[in-house]
This record gives sequence, C-alpha cells and structure tokens, in this order.
Amino acid sequence: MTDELIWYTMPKFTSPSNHGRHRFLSVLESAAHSQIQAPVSEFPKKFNLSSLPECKNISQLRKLHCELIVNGLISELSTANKILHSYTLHNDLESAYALFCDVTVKNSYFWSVMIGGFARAGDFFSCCRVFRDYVRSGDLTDYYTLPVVIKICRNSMDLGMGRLLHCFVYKCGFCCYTFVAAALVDMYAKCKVIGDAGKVFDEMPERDLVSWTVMIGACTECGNPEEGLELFDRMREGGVVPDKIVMVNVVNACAKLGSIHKARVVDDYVKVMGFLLDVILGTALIDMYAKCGSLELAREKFDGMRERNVVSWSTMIAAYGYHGEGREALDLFGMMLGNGVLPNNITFVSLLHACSHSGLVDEGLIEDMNIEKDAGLWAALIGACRIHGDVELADKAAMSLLELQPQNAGHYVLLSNIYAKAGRWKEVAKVRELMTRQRIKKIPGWTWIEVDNKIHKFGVGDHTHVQSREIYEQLKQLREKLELAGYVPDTNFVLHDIDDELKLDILHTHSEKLAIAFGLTPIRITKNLRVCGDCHTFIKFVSLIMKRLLVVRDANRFHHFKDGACSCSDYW
DNA sequence: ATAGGGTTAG
Repeated sequence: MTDELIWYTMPKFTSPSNHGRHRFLSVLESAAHSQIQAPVSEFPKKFNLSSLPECKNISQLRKLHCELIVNGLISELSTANKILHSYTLHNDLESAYALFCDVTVKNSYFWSVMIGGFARAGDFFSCCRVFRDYVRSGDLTDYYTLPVVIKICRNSMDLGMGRLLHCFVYKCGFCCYTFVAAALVDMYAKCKVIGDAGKVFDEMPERDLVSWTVMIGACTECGNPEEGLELFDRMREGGVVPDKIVMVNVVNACAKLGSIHKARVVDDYVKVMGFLLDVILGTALIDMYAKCGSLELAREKFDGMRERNVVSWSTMIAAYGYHGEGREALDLFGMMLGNGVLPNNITFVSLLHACSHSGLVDEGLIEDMNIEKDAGLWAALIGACRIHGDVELADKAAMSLLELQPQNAGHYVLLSNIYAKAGRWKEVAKVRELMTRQRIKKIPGWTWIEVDNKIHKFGVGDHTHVQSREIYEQLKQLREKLELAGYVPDTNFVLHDIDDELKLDILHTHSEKLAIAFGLTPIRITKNLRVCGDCHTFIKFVSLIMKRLLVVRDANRFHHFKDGACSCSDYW
C-alpha cells in the first residue's frame, strides 16, 4: 500500500521550495532578534496558548513560532500543535509545513492538522504526500485523517487514488467507521460509480444522517432520483430526523425526476418541518419547480426569498430560458445587475441559451463578453447555432468545444444534428466516424412520464413495461395516423452506422415515443358501484373534447368511451 | 484538540 501511494503521488508533488523555506527561516531569525523583548526565562508562561487559534495575524503566530525555535522548545508538542493549527486556519501552509517538518516526534493530532490544512487549501498532492508519510511513520492509529484524504479524491474526481484508499481502509479495518464509509460513498458517487457507492453504504453497520444524505445524493448524481426518494423514506422510517442539507438533496432528486406532484409534496414537507429557507435550499426549490414544469411556482419561490445570490438569480434566468421566455430572462438579468449582483459564466451561458431559444439573437452577445470562454459557453453557442442553422459558426465553436471536451458524446450528437438539418450528409458521416474512432460512448437515453402521480420510465426499444403490448400497438396506430398527416421519419438522427431498416426500428421506438404512446393509451378507471348518469355524460364529453379513449369498469359492465359516445349505447 | 453531507448551464 505504501509503495503504491509513493508511486502514485511521487511525480507531481507540490511542496514549499527550499528557497521559500530559507526565506521563511531568515524572516524568523530577524524577528527573533528584533521583536522579542520577553526574557527567555519567562517563556512559555507569558503566552496565552488557549487563545491561539483566534490569533489575529500571521506575524503574531510567526513570532510565537520563532520563540519556540529560539528556546529550543520546538518539540514541545502541545504548543507546536496549537501553532500548527493556527497556521492552517490562517491558510499559511508554507509556515505550517516548515513547523511540521521541524517537529521530529509527531502525534496523530499533529499529522491530522497538517493533512487537513493541505486539504482545506485544496493542495491535493501535498495532502497525499503527507498522508503517505503518515502511513509510513507507523503513527497512524486513529481514522481522523481518512475522511479528509478520501474527500480530496472526491473533489479532484480521482477514482484511482480513491480506490487505493478504500483498499487501505479495508485492510486496516477502518471501513466500519461511519465517517470513513460516508466519505467513501460520496467519493464513489461523485466519480459516478454508483455500484460501489451502494455496496459501501449497504455494508455500513450504522448509518447516521450524513451517510443517508450522501447516498440520496449519490442516487440523484448517478441518474436514479426515484431511488433517492425511496431512501429518504427509509431513512425517516428508521427514525433519523432530516435537516435542511438532506432536504436540498431530496429537492434535487425531485428536480431531476421532474415530478410536479412529488415537488409539491416535498415543498410542503419543508414548510411543515419549519426548515429555515436559506439561499441554498431556496435556490434548490426554485430549480425544482422550474424543472418540474412550473415557472410560476419557481418565480413564487424566487420572490419569497429573503436572501438571493448569483446562483439564485442564474437559476431563475436559466429557468425562463429553457421555458422559452427569453424576454423575461433578459429582464431578470437587468434586475440582477440593478441589484448589484455580479453575473458569472453560468449566468451568461443561461442567458445566451435564453436568447437563442426565443429568437433574441441580437441581444445575445459573445465576443464582447469579458469572461472566460469555457466549454459551457461554447456548447451554448453551438446550441444557438443549431436553432438558427448557422453551420459556419457552429463549425468554429465545435472546434473549440471538442478540443476542451473530446469525450462528451452530447457535443458530437449536437454537431451532427446541425449538419443533418443543413443537409450536409458528408459532415454527418464525418462526425459519426470521429465518434467511432475515438470510442465515444453515447449516454443511454431515458424518458419519464408521470401519470396519476406515478412515474413510468422508458428506454429505447423498451419492453419492460407491464402494458408494453398495448403501448406498441398504440404507437403503431399513432404513427400510421401521423404518416397520413405528412410525418416522415428522419433516420439521420440515428447515429449508429447500420442499415436503414434497422435505423427505422430504432427511431420508431425511441424512449420519447414510447412514453407518449403510453400516455395516450386509454384511461382506465374502475368504479365499485354503477357509474352515475352525470358522470357517464361527463366522460362522453371528455372523450370528445380531449380526443381520448376511456375505459370504465363499473359494478355491472365495461364502458368504452370514444368520440363522445359510449359502447353501452347508454344502456346499463 | 483533529473527521464525512447542500444551490445554477452544458
């Protein structure tokens, strides 16, 4: 294990340079000569060590540090511990590390503080290196540092290092600790390895609020928000009381799921439980309502928020954008600037999207924008090009985008769609070739439909639904009608390199079409008594106005409603 | 004394 860590972390270490260390020591020395007036004999009683972490400035700390050195007390651990901790809290890692190196006999707290300091500063490699030294030193007896190092693997999405740590943790028997296991679950989830996240979670001997929270987040993160919501119910059944952080995760699950019914339930729950609606929870709720299709409720939440930040504004602007309300998005953007809130990259991407989705191209903006042109921005621009059929600009933007993110299948699909729309079949073929050559995997497509508060999920060519036969029959009839009305299937949207017959098969059973066919299958209800005369009339009108088939089973018989008439011919 | 979970786009 130690050797593996060395191999892994060795080439990329970042640590205070020798030069920096020298400079640091000379600063200390000059401080020692000029600033310390206290007689040596009075040291260390004069220092109020307990107040050290609140030390206002670094120079004060350095002075203390210096006195330790001058008085030969650097190995006095309880003092060194406190100074080290203060250094890390003040984000002075260079001084911290210099002190750390000077202390030859370290205890586990000392190691933890140093590792935690590098972690908080986001210095992945230094953190790993010190951890490696910790493992080698044989001082590692408790598990306090493990969640920290696992967490930085999560933050840098370093699955390889994460697995290595999991292996280490497993061998040392630290897996059963809630803190360690929760960090592992979260790491696997952020790296999109839901199987392993679930495995670690299932094997936990005890689960607290945080473990549940990360697992719920993991489900959403990995595309299974429904399971996340089920976990939330299980958590409460187990007597764990939710807090607002777990609620943010639940709200996110609803947003991903797109179920307005579930959205309302969760919103009510948040109200009933009296959770304080802070910026993050409030913003999550805006996002949830917008993604569940209700701009009105999203705006209501937005208006009701006590405090808003860039993210809240961007969320609402984006919502207007993807609901096609470009004008509203622009107005809100103006209001945001008026409120003195500075936009970020994401705000601009959302705004660009909003404009391109509502034909407000003149107002959307890119060369003049004084912001970093990242992948999100290029992707938004290409999206705009698709809508306006600007192949030349799309070409240019695609070059930049594919350079930044060559593995993102969505970009290729988008580009191919633009070429297809412009009738440039050669370019379509080229994109397809590029995808094959670079082994780009398309993300599997799914469509969800909510009927009577229940969510049904479809994949391409899906036969798993209980009403599958009926759905395919419905789809066939529907297609026939559409083709009579002028619909012509366009196989250019199938990017697989296969013959046209197969392309048609795939195209015809895309998950969107299956979900819609399911949504159009007859409405079936069952009544325990005879259907009432007024309801009978009511349903006849529904079948006429809504052009739907309705099947009613009452105590006596079946009624099939179609085009305003019932199969019972009003005899029942 | 030191440890794990939260918001926006693509």
